Amino acid sequence: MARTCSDCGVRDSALCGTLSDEELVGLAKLGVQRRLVRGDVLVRAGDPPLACANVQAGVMKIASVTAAGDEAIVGLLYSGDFIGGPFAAPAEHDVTALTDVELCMFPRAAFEASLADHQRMERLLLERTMIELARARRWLVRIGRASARARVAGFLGDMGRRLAVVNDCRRDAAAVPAASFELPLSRSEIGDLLGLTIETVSRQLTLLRAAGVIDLPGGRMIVVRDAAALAAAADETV
Amino acid sequence: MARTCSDCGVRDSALCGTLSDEELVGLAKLGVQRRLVRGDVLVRAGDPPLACANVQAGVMKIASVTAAGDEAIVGLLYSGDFIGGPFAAPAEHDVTALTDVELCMFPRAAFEASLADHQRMERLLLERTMIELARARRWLVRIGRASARARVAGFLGDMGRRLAVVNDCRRDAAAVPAASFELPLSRSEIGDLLGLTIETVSRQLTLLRAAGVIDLPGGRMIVVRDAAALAAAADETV
DNA sequence: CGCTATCTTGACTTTATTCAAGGCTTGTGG
DNA sequence: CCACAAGCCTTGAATAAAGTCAAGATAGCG
Repeated sequence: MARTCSDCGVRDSALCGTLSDEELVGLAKLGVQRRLVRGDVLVRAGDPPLACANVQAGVMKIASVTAAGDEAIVGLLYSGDFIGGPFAAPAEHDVTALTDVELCMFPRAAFEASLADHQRMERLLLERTMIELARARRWLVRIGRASARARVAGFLGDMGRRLAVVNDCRRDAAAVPAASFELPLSRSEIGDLLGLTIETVSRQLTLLRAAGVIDLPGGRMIVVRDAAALAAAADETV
Repeated sequence: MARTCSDCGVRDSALCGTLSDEELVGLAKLGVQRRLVRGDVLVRAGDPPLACANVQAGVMKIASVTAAGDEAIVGLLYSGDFIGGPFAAPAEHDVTALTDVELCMFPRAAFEASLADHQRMERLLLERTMIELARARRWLVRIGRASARARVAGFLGDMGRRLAVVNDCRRDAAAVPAASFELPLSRSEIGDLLGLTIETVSRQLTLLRAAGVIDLPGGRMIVVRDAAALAAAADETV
């Protein structure tokens, strides 16, 4: 049922869903496999654009350094997500592995030729980009208006949902967040993502634990004890 | 030199740049002209997706209502920008006219057929979506990490740049912001856009005036007296 | 001319940051 | 195996920033 592209790991519902078998084979030939370990930088701001790459496993961060010298994370990439694209101008952000990552990289020339040949692939890329835009806008609302507690709670909810379906390409679709998971980010990185300091992140996690909403068994593990309360906390204004 | 699509107003460098004359004619036939006045709502969150529309003149806001009941503006649309697209799920945001607006609307069926026929049009839409994504991410950095003063200063700079080239489709390209312009947003809307209260926006504008950076001759007019200082203020952390 | 909207300003409160110290892990070398 | 160091995380107290509440000022508009 769910076909998987054996060479590049792209799953049926992600990229392959709207491509025929022969197109799949063509795409697979284009892809070059690559592995990263946590901390590896795939793209650095200002780099000439890489054509396109697909995250098959792991989590990456999209970040830039602000004028003040600290890092602002503007997005996360999970398995199935794309980096770059046909027209990307020189990169505006660093793209760095948060966990060990597996990638399928498409060289520019071959990728562009493939887009020209297979209109459905371009259509798919457009769809993905629009999804990414929608995510960025949802994030914007959270960052712009929510309290520290709501940001942290919302982040935990999102991460739980994403990690629960990390091997399922229909992302954003899981109804119930994973009961427990390990954060791929340090407190400092969570702060950079949420626009908060490391101390505030830590305090809010402690408060959520005190309220019985989550448990922090140690390390970067998160146990969601009360998903409804977590969701409610994410919607609070104050 | 710069061709303009007479029926829908789309300019050479915006949409028409990569389309042939015959494609242009086809696109023009698809478009239906429409006018809005300030406050008109084109799309309401939850609406079935409209196929696609192109803003020809004026400014619109993309906004949603938060759980707390106040409005969060996640983006602005200037002339040349697109609303909707081939796969848009039911709308997540309201799209409302901030000024009087002229639109070129493409009905779904015809628009999709046109995309299928003209691959370059789809390419262009992808490009636009990626630009929009980049804008959203830049915004994210500003909202997430910047002080109230930096947000307001950055907003004024952006708006000046956009309004300076409002009739030039190569947006984001102007080197020098307009020396003076009229804000298409109320203080309250600026607050919703920047994630600040109306009082804080007002205070920061007053402070920028006191510092000789801008002038506020009345109404919603903004005069930029010291563009360099404005840009510097936008980069401040504190 | 007065009404209503919007905008500005002031005093006070809440929130998150900053600065500072201490605790918990993890990994390394004795 | 233990001691120690380094990094990451937590907690507390003081500070700064933006929000809230409240009162006036200004500007449009009938």
